[in-house]
Amino acid sequence: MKTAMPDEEQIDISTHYIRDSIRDAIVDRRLAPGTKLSEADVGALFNVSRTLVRGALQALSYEGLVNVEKNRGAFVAYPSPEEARQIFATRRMIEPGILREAAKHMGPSHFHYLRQLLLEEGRLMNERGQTARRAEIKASGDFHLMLASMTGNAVMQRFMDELVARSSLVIALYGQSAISSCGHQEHQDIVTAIERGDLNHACHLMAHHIDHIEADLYMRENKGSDLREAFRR
Amino acid sequence: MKTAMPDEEQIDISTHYIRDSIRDAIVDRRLAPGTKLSEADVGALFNVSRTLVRGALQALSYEGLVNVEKNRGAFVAYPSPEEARQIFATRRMIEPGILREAAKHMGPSHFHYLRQLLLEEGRLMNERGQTARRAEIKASGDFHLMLASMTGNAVMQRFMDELVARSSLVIALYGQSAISSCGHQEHQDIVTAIERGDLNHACHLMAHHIDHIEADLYMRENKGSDLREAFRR
DNA sequence: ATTGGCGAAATTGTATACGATCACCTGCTG
DNA sequence: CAGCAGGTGATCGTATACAATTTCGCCAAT
Repeated sequence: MKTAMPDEEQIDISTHYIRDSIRDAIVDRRLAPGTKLSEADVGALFNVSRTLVRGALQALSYEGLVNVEKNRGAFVAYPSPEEARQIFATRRMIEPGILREAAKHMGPSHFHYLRQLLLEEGRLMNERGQTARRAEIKASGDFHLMLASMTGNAVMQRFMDELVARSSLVIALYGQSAISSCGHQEHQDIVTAIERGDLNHACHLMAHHIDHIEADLYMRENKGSDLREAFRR
Repeated sequence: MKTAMPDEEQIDISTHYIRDSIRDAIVDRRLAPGTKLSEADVGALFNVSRTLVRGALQALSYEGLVNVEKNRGAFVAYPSPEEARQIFATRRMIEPGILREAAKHMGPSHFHYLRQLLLEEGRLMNERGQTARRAEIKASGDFHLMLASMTGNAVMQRFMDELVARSSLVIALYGQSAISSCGHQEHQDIVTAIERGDLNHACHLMAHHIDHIEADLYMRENKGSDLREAFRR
């Protein structure tokens, strides 16, 4: 008779699992931008061959979270200021559209859920410690992802997943940590505006909200270090 | 002495080359939706090992042009009507934003280039033959891609690349070929509106243009056939 | 005639092997 | 002592080998 329940922790070790683990580590800032992700090292960490690791790293490179340089290896992405600007510019271009589309599908239960999310976000904001700080940043991104998911559009949701993840990298690099959480009130205002049915105002608030996130970054150039970066391509 | 110029056609056979070749074949409709892409077959075609083919197929699956099913293989994507709707809904959400952003960066030379593109498009429209038809469809997509590129935003451009490629798949599946080219005049109107500086009107036209493309599709359900599809997941 | 089961063949999943390229260190030379 | 040549080790790129899974054909049973 086969045991349906494995006796030991039998995680589905696969390309997907490795990819998700590394992605989580990156957006949680446990892996700093620029960190080298050696295929052998990662493989040893997960007890798999380089084959699977390569698959995971290639996937992450599609998402823009990892750069693979030919014959040199994979590194946690180190977005340039220009790249960062493009990421936020893209968000400004699409998030108003998301907001309008999401509003079409929102009922009372959705508003309740959003309020719940904001409550949690506020709670984290008032806590101390790095763990709380990480959780708060994640919650802040989750607000935008939640709106995207409410469009019921999987294609768009994947775009937003990527944008939010990369934004988190940018904030990790250029964020002035103290100020980064000032967006909480803006999230609430946006929800209120949607609830009132004033979509134009909501879009306006959203655009400014993204502006504020970007404005709170200090985009210094490549911290002078990576000489190779400067002359790449 | 080493010959800098290889005597025979020495193409850079690599994952990228294979990926691009297959993508071209898909968007050019030389590969029908649902076609199985066996790793061994593709490898034999390009004279490379399955390793590289797998990389290419994984990349294409990330772009949504190929579905890889575990232990079964990779297939040219066969977008469901629902998926098709999401793709066009996404385009409606972002293309107005692209248009506004592109307009900020456009000078006389850009308008000249766009007009050139439209001229070519019109020329193809009046030709006969499947080759011309393919070229026309490609040119029609290029118009949207050109606008995206004029934003100077590589992140957004990649999103549009994906959306246009997937749209081409959808049109291949559900398009009523005779009518598909009616969008040409609309492209011209959009350019004219931008040139006049009437962005609101241009956005309006763009939204309706995408509506028209979608309306010209006949989205029948999975052509009744693929039982497996119905219960996948 | 249709269904179910078994085994062979084909196909994918993963690991390993080997060649190619790059980074680094050493030692020579000016 | 600086700078460059060449070797050496580490890391990546690709092919191949083997394991796991699915598919398909065949035949018996209902």
